[in-house]
Amino acid sequence: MSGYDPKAIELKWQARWSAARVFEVAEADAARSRFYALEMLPYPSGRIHMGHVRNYSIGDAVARFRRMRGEQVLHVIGWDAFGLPAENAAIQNGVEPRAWTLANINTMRGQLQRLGIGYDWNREIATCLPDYYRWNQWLFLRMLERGDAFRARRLLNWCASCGTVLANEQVVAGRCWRCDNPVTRREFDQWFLRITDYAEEILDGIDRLDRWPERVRTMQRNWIGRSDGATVRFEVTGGGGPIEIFTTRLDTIFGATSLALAVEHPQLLPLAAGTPQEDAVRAFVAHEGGRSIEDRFAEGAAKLGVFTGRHAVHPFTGEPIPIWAANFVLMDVGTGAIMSVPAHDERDHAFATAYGLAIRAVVVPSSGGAPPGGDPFTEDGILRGSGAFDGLPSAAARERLAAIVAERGIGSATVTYRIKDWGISRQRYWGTPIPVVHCEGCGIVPVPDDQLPVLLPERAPLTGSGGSPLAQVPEFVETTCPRCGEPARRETDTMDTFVDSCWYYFRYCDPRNDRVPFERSKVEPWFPVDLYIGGIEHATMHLIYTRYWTKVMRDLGLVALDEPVAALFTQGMVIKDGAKMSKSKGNVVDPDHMIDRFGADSTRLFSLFAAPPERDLEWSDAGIEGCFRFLGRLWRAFETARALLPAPGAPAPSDADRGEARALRRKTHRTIRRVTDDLGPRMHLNTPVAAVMELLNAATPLIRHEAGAGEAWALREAFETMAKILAPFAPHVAEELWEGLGRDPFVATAPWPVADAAMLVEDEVLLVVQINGKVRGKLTVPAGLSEDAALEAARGDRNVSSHLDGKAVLKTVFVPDRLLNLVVG
RNA sequence: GCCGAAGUGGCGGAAUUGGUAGACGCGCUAGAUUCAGGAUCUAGUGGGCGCAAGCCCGCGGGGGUUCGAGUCCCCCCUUCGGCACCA
Repeated sequence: MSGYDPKAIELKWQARWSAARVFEVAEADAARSRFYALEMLPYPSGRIHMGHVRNYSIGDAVARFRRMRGEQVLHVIGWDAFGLPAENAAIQNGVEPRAWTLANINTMRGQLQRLGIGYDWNREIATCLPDYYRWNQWLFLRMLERGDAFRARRLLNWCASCGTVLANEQVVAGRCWRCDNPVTRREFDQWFLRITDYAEEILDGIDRLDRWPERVRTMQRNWIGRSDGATVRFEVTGGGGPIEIFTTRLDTIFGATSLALAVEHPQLLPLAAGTPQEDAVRAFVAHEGGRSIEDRFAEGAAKLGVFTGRHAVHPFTGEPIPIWAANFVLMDVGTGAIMSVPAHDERDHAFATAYGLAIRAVVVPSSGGAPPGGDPFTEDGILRGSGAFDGLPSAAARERLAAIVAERGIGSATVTYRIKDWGISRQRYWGTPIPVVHCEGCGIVPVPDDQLPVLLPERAPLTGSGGSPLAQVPEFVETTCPRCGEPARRETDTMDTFVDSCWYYFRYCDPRNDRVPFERSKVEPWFPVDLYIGGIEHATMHLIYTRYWTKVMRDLGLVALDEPVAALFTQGMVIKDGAKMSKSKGNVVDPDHMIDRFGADSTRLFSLFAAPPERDLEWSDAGIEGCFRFLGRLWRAFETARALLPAPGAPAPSDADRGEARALRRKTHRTIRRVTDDLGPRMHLNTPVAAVMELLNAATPLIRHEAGAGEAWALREAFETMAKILAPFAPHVAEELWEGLGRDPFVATAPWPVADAAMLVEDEVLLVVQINGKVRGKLTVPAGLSEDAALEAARGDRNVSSHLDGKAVLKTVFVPDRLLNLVVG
């Protein structure tokens, strides 16, 4: 060993780990405790960024720790390799998506290997390979058989810029999640997955995900958006009804003075037909329907409407009430139609005021106060003006009314969800072909299993517009019907890439299976995932889809588990100068540059040390230098100490238990305990790094020529401990130290150190003396001192006694070996 | 509006159960070494007062519980995030 040269040692140990297959797992070992450490698989965009470094450093630290604790650890990486950027690259640079993607994977794999992340590379997968996506197709066909997958014409989100439809999850504030362009609504024939069938189970399951962040659980609850209410059907005078509305305030139904339908409501135009209002309604629909979602539903957007020329019959009063079309009624909420109760809803109130509709108050505050004039009263209260229901509190009235409505056969108590069925059709090339055939005679025919995979053609014309590129590839489109043998057309849409990531980590357990997606027996030893690490941005999309997918696979008999992930960890972002790193802001730090300058160990160490892993991390060049300096300090200290150290495994000399040697040994064992706790469920990865620094600081003064045999022994123990507890964080330096200590490779598989209980017991402790809760003295006393003796020692302290002078001690609080508080009058 | 997370030195952040607030690192100051720069080593570093011993103030603000509160309870403020014309 000479000066600390990260480049040399990192390459050396990476090669040795690989040759010795340190991170490979052949089969799950039933005799051992197992740990599945999983990081969200990356999209192969080109190069890894600091967010990846942080993600994988966290995962590798935990995986390496678990491995050293004797557990069998599954730690794998793969590539979320389908997606739009590959097509954009093709359009812009003329590179084939496949070639572009595979080249990126090669680059990024090399970068991960340079970082020394301990993956089992034999299990690596890429979702764009037929080996993988054929099982997307196979699973889709099983879902089709069960009715989980279905085709329907629905109003969907359309991104003109990406030239494709988007799932609701992919629309953020009315804009495309990827390109930020305004999204519009259009009707399409699409493939859907019936996630709403599982909405209740997905929602209930959140309660049991007690090792998931509260933040994510809340986001998922909000996303699913359960709403308890009732549907009621209103008859229409002169026919054309009934119109079904949804409300959560059935108690206010006597205050309903009109109905309002969404612009897209299928009954709207038929109702208006033939009335004097028909033209006005048509114009309104045309105008509102053409506006973008962002525009139409912006905060403070005007509530516009038009009378349809028709009336509904109020089911309780029998009075006719006008039916309107209104732009603030959303087609995909409830039934797309509401009863308008201006006295008890702010939106209805604004609408009624604008158009001169009747306002009838039917709920008064239960406090007995007068109903407030002017503003609508939107809280629960006591019914009045509601016939037989007067005097009932709102909650009771809702129950009663729901029962009566059900009895009369005009409605029922109903639960609706904000979450919608997952539209998975994409008009893109670079994705999994949906394995069905459209036949003139037979309709939609699934591709038989033995004809899978439906291969993506080598190339397709990519222009970025004009619908599905696959439709332009005759040799793909033209086929024969698997059922009748007549000429037929293949489905030309591909699957949303979120399908790919729903089950990839099941495939890691059985990555080369060519018979089924995975063997149940290979998956079950590893599931549920012990720790899943990734960004918060996947809280609603990926993490809801994969929970859903798991439940479907369970119901298909593929697995026997309800939830795939036991513990979720959401890491913070890596930011620079207060903003997320991005090319446009020019604040990107390239991991490769950091590895060149400081080495992989310093880069990893800093990404763990600089902030708790769940919080945002502000990148700091000075900070990573500090980590590099620490490793240099450790290196030099060890080089100096080496000559002093006893042989590996030498028995402790008697004076290893005295004086400074004993103090260092105590520090060593306290450090072991602390780091072991932190790396466990606490997931504190920044404090163990600090603990190793402290241990080095404590050991350094003992490194001197006149060190005695006991001190030298304690030094060996300290350095062996540092090598081991640093192994999850800075694995290359740790191996080099371990080798320098004369130990057999590898520290990566060496047993994790165990704190010696005897070494954790202090014989001298610092006793804090307080007077009236304020610290007035700190005494070093023998451990286990009695209260009386502590009191006596405290009185002997000059400062303490000066504060006690002439005052009576009213009360004494004594915490053995810690604190003595004297309350004086 | 509803829901959630978080507020600690100049900075990133420590503080297992209520018991020494500020570990560790960065930065800064002084010194050593060096031709110089850099690197390294040593010491110091929350604010105020004091020659010193020491005292006072300090974890977003205000109350409370307690011998004792960063930690528990109540109210408020700020920041960030999710949902939101959701019927």
